[in-house]
Amino acid sequence: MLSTLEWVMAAAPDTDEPKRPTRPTRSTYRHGDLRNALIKAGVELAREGGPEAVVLRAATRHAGVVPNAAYRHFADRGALLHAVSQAAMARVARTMEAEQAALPPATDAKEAARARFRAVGTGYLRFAQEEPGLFRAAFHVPGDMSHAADDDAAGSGGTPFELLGAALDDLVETGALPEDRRPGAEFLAWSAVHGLAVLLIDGPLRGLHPTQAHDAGRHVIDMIERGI
Amino acid sequence: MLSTLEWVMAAAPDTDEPKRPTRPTRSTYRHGDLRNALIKAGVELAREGGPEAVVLRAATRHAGVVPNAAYRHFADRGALLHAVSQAAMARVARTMEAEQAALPPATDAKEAARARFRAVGTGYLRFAQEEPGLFRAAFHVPGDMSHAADDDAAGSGGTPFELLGAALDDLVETGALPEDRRPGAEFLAWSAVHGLAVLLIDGPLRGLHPTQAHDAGRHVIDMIERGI
DNA sequence: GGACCCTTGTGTACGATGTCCACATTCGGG
DNA sequence: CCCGAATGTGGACATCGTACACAAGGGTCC
Repeated sequence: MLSTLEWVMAAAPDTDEPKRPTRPTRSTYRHGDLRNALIKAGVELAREGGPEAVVLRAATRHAGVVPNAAYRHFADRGALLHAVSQAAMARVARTMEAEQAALPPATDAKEAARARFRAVGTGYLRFAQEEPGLFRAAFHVPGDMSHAADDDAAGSGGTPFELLGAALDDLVETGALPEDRRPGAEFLAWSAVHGLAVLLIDGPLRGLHPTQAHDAGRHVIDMIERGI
Repeated sequence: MLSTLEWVMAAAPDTDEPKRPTRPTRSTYRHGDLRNALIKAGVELAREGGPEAVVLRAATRHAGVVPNAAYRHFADRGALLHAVSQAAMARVARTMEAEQAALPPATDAKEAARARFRAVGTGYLRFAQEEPGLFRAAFHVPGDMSHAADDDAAGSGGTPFELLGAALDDLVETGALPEDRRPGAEFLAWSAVHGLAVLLIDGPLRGLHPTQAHDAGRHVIDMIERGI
């Protein structure tokens, strides 16, 4: 009906109408990189509002596209949310790596391994507090499990799980952790740290002062080192 | 328009129409106990499908009532979900108490306190596995926090938190736990157990065989006892 | 015992959302 | 250059939460 040019003009009227939800500004009929744009929008939605806030129509609105366009790239809302999850998970991993990278150089190898191990937990907890919405989205699991457990989200270096495993291996190699305690240790550590994260985000420890939260993290990691 | 009797008859037509969503059977205009009926329906919905499955209209349908009737008893869907949460939390507490009650009589007081402490965690984990939907609903927190942290859900004896605290106090009294380790210990224990529960319900440990899950629970509780 | 009013349930309606279907536009290869 | 596959649009539908006005019933005070 409308030529491309006319269509673009119609989509950007100069009359100051009261309704201008988002910028439907796009010069080409094809978007070019809609899939990533939708994920990006989804991540932004998840950042402020958690997984339930990643609404298909809102994401397409942000991308300046009609709702159905999303279905060319995602089977359904769940698939989009899953992609957002993976992106969030990657950010968790990156935060953990950053925490390790910021560590002061250590003299003792055993002490260094220990510090790297603690940084894994600290980074995890820091991300949970700084980006609670993304954190919840990262570990969100759909009710029908249609997108569950089929793939992992890799950061620059690896998944959070792999980072934790590597840190534990380091502990064993430097003798900071007896070998017979190694099997299954990631689940012990993960349980404790993740549990605290949930407590801090929306459990009874919600709204704790950041300093106190950091202390709580220290205590939990102390417990892990002692009890692992 | 219709007398009460006529209305009741109209609500239960003998023509076998294809659409009969649920039984709108009710003999009185007033329901009598709608609030509790809605909570009950909500709990049932949450049991199979978690918090997001507790849908206002579905609950009213179960209760044989028009959707808006719910608003005479709950401010909004969030309020209903909150009530369901409290009910679910109470069930958690009852499961924990049942686990403690099923404990074999112990000879040593210190050993008894330890067993009671472990039962707290075991009951918690058992509930999470047997009723994952309700468990998720119990710890669900609304995005806008409008119903957050204002009241506690009491079971027959107390909230899960109180039960945990009591168990820890017992440990101190019997000398199984040094007094200086007591402050904040509930958060350490809660973190670890809750984290494992989440792992088991919808984390990477999802779908673990119940036996293995029980073992994992044992290991986490071991870690807590060692590291607390 | 009857008039009043507060509580509780009904009817109707609106906007938002996820998703289905048919159609339009564009791009990349033969 | 033309045609099919990929991508975006338009329109429609069921479902959901919720607001507003109205009806029915129960309790209370005269």
